[in-house]
Amino acid sequence: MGSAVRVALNKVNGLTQGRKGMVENPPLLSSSLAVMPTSHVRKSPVTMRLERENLHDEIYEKIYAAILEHRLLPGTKLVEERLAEIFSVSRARVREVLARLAHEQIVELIPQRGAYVAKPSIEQAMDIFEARRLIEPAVLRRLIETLTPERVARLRQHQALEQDARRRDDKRAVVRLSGEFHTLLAEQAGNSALARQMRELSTLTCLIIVLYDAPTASTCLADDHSEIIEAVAHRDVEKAQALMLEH
Amino acid sequence: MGSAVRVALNKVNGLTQGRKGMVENPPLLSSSLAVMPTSHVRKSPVTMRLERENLHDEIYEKIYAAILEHRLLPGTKLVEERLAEIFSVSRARVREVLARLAHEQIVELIPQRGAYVAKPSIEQAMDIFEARRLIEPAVLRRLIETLTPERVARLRQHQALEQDARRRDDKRAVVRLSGEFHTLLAEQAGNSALARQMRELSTLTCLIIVLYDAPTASTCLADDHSEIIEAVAHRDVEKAQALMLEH
DNA sequence: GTCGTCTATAGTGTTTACACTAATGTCAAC
DNA sequence: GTTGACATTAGTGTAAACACTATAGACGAC
Repeated sequence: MGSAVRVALNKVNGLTQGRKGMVENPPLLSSSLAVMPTSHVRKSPVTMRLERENLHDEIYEKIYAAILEHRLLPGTKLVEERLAEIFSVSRARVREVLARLAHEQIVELIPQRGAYVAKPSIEQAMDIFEARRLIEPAVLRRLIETLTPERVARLRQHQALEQDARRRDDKRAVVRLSGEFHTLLAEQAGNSALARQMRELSTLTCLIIVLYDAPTASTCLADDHSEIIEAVAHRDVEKAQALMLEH
Repeated sequence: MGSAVRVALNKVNGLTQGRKGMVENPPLLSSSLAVMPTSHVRKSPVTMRLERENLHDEIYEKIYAAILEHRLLPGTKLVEERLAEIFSVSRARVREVLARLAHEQIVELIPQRGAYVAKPSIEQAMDIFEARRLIEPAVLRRLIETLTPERVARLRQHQALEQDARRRDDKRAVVRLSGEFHTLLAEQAGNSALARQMRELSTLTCLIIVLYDAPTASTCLADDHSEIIEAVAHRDVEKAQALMLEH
């Protein structure tokens, strides 16, 4: 189990192995963590601070992406010590990140038992979809009302990434990017409160997909997103909302 | 500033003074924190665990209520050491609670600077109200669809508390209860995802009220809530939604 | 052979101490 | 009298150590 976590996370760093006993330093991580023994390249305090700040986010993003891409499946136990070792940080840091993920309901934190990747119940799943049906049309309406060429470009850019991943048949990237598309829509709509909520909802949707939709392996179709973008670009609120609701 | 925090929080415990140097033990807290020197009343491990669990929540609830009741105003600095001292717990505990509040956007966590009660910008305020206008009617619809006598009773019970506070002219309780009413509506509607979001939104609304509405001191009118409850009880979706939107 | 109990180990929860940053107040120079 | 630099102090961030809990494996009884 622990090694499963390690393997899943290491893949992010481009590493292939993950034996427990080995003292490995994932290159991406160690480079940003190195203490610089007698640093010739002196860094300004501001740079240091930013690095430190980014460190939390980096750990968070890695685990977040791993869950979104279904490399860490619902129910997987996330052992603090393991993660601390993998990222070469103290457990306290890991705990903070796990608390954040728990608050976003991506992981479940069971007292005295540890952190597990969340397994939303069917009831929760229904609630989440209902909330999405409510919020997403409103997001689209607002997005079209406040549309700018830059925003359309941003959406198309993301769509390009997604289609590229699809061409490469990189299913994991497709799942993640597909989920992020919905988050991006909300962000571009310019309402921070709704964007926050959509982010959480679309993340949870990724978990739900792997839990209850695994056999059909039905991620959103590429065309769906493209069509929605086009409808938005043509300021066709009705069509965009209709497309989204089918989705 | 620090003593302001102390005073604000102590009022919760029914204490009136709050000088810095004094070593005070808020009775409510100390009783639940006491280590039981040579306890005759031996407690089961389960009881112990529940107490420990509740401790986090207790600190959280105290600070949360203090902010909702406007005893801690937006911008107030929340010093970890002070809070740790007040609640007789370690800073680590306080940090966890602050992190949780920060994630709910009730406090702002500035790196190397500390935690401050959040000051939502006008843009954020607009976003929050827009999100509420979107979600609350849906909540009402769902609530009416799944209405049970118990739920109506639960709403009326809360309304009684609110009107009681109003009679006592306890403005702080009114503000809090008034906000909680909207959270309760969402909870009773039975969609956990929407309830979560409404909780966050109505909490932030409390902050916004004190920031931008302070002069008019306009909390929701008691009648508004009563009328909404009645409309809900009569399963009148249109009327309930209309009342809520005015609100 | 199976079930229950005991023990060892892995893992979590918490505290304490230390390092580092930011803010405040003081003093001197202009 | 005002402004700027310096020292002091308050406060945050981090790590390491310790105490407690749960889990899994071994052993013995039935």
